[in-house]
Amino acid sequence: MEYNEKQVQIIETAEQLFATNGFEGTSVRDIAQNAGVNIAMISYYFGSKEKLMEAIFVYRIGYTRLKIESMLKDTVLSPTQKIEKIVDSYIEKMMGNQCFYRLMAQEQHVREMQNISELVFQSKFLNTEMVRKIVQEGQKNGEFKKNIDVVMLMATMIGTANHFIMQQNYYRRLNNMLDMSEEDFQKHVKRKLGNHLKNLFKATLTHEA
Amino acid sequence: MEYNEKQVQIIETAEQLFATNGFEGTSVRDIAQNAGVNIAMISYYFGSKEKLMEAIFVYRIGYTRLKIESMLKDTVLSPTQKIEKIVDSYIEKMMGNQCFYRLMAQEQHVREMQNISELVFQSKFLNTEMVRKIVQEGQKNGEFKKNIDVVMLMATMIGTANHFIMQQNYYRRLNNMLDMSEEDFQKHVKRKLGNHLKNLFKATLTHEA
Amino acid sequence: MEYNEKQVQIIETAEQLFATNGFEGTSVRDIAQNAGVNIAMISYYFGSKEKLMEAIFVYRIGYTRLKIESMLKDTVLSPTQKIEKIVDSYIEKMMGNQCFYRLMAQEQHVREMQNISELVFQSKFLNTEMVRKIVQEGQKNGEFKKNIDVVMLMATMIGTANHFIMQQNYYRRLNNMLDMSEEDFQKHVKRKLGNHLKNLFKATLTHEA
Amino acid sequence: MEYNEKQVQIIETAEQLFATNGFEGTSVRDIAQNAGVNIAMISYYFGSKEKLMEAIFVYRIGYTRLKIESMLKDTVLSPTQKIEKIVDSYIEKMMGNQCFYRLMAQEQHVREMQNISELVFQSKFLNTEMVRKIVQEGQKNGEFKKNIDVVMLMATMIGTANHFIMQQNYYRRLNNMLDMSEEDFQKHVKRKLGNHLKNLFKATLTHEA
DNA sequence: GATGAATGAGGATTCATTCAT
DNA sequence: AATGAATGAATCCTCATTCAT
Repeated sequence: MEYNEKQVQIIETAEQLFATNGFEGTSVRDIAQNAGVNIAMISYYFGSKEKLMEAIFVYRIGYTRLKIESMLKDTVLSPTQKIEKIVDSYIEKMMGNQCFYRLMAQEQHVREMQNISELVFQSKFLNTEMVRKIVQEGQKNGEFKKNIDVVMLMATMIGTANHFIMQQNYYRRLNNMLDMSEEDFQKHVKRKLGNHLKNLFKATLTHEA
Repeated sequence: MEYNEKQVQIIETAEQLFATNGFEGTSVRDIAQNAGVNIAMISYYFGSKEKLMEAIFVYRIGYTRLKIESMLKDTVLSPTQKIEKIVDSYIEKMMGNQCFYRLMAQEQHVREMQNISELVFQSKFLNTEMVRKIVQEGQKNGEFKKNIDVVMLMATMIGTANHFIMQQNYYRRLNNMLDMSEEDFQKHVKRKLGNHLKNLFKATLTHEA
Repeated sequence: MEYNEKQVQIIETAEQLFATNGFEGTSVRDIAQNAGVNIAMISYYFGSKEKLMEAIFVYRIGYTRLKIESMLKDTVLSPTQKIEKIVDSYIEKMMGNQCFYRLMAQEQHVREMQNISELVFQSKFLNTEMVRKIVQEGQKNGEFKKNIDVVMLMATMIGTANHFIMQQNYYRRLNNMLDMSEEDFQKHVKRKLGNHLKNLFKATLTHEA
Repeated sequence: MEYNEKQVQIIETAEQLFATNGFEGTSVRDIAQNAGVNIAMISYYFGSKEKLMEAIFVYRIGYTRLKIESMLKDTVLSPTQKIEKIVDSYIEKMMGNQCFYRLMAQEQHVREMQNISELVFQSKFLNTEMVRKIVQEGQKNGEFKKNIDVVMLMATMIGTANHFIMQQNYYRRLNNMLDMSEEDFQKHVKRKLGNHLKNLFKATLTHEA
């Protein structure tokens, strides 16, 4: 679970290439070359290409949970504010790890990697439960309406954000933003996505259908 | 654009295998074997594995547009009803072509296939414009509020639905539905997804934030 | 069980190389190169290096049994003559297939290949039983003494012959035959081995210990 | 020629693995792991995998000669008894070093190792000469007949014993001894082999053909 | 004296494609 | 029109060995 400098180098290179070209579309040669290491080193450090994939997930999922959890304890925020924070947090995390989220979206490998599959399931489950508590809190104090399907809500947050990221090039082209700097575009997307999801959630959480 | 029986057989087999194992994770041998045709026939009919992928997209995208367009002309429906119909229509189509939608979600190949890329872009653009018109119609007659971001709305519909489909196994497990028959589960998903998206859209389209 | 020209070419090349350098000591590259075929053709025809090894055994063992069996039916020969014929026959066969017999002597692979293991076992069993019948015949008519251990007798015939073949270079050197032509040496060995085994068997079969 | 504790450990582990899986079928990793030493230690101590193989031969052949030689000087024994002692001695030695004898049977390596080749040649030569002297002694005192081919006699002893050892599993199966304990089976083999060879030799040494 | 890290070379196999038929 | 035979290129991985420490 602790990786040395070279291992991290390999992991991050692989993450990017897997995200771009797919797992099978990326050869260990590519990874080694891009990471500036010997080909044999990948097997040496990770055992196999598959194990390397697993290592990416361990590396990325390992330390993400705590951040959100700490927020729940912050009693100063209202449920609505908490939801907004979660949205921002998710978008922030996803934008900062686009490659990894692209990887997660290639669900075939998650499905095939038993170890990872469980890790992801647990992670999803915990996140959902966390949001469920916030929603219940909001329902108690009257901020939120009854009959809220948390699982679907999560699917909307994650699905919308993922989909948007996946088709960002389409979006750039559609809005004549092809020449915008990557940095500016990222900011734009964060604001756009954030506002949309917050509005969406506020509307659906507070208003009776 | 017109494929003979064997070509269709190959296309549909490839679609399923590509969806399940990825493009590079599927060999032409696999496809040939599953389709019950000679290996050389794939190159013979489609030129190459890549061209076969393109053929899948041509085959699937080709005749989907008309259906939705015909709906817009139906003036009996209110904007809200039209939106609901679009949601149902999208879900129905996606559920009936899960393999293909899984393929679309592996955006790397769409990105790499110039021909397809354009096809998909056009398709998305037209769909978005269609929804935009409905929204404007609803804004005119007061059913919908102002300040509606149609692009984000589309991202939410497509993203939520896709994401839900992608993680249906996770959903089954989470809700103790692992033993439910595929048919029942599909019905359940359609209703669940449909209701969620309709409520979501209604809330966000009609209520001021 | 029927191999085409190229397959036979590969099989015989592999047989020789395996015999000379061992199974693991021989690369498919070597085989392909020596057989004058493409490297991929070996996997293409035989599936794998291991399967090729099996093919060698199937190829060689397949049609050897009949020859000896036909001899048993020949009632003109006395048991002693039959034994002598078997000795000659074995030596002849072994000398003509030294590579294969060298392969058989590398018992690790026979042990590891289930299919072959059984084939070899059956072959050995049948040969032993055949000799057993001849011995019993000889015991009945008084030519041979009682208390003959056929299994050990077989071990002596096979073991002596094999061992002699294996160390033929040692023998050449010991007897100043390094310059003798291969052909002459083969003849010499056949006579030498034949006489030795026949004398050995005659002595042990006819004289009480 | 003198090996420290760790070297002996490596040698004996390698001997066993080489015997079981062949030289090329055994990796230095396997040896290091089984011997419980660092991988680099093998190159460090022996220079290379090949040199390690040589070391095994040096280690085993080095101190075997003396034992038999001392026997020749014992004038109390008759030639027949001496031959019998040699048979027992050989079987005993071989049974106690089955791995090594298996190695010797893989003659390709002996052939390839110049140093070892010579060592083995000398060893064989000396043993043969020793037996020749005993035979001559027996011929002088009338115990043995004339016209005895000592080289072939040696081939029979070594070949029969080796072959029997090599196919002990076949023998176990043939005689329903698959469940017999290793210890019991070893005893059985020693007696069986010993009696057979002694009878064989007695018959062939004493009776005119 | 001993070893963990690292690597170039080579291992077997699979791949998509071609071509003669 | 359709295909069995064949192949060059590329796949992942393991190998024995080296070297700095």
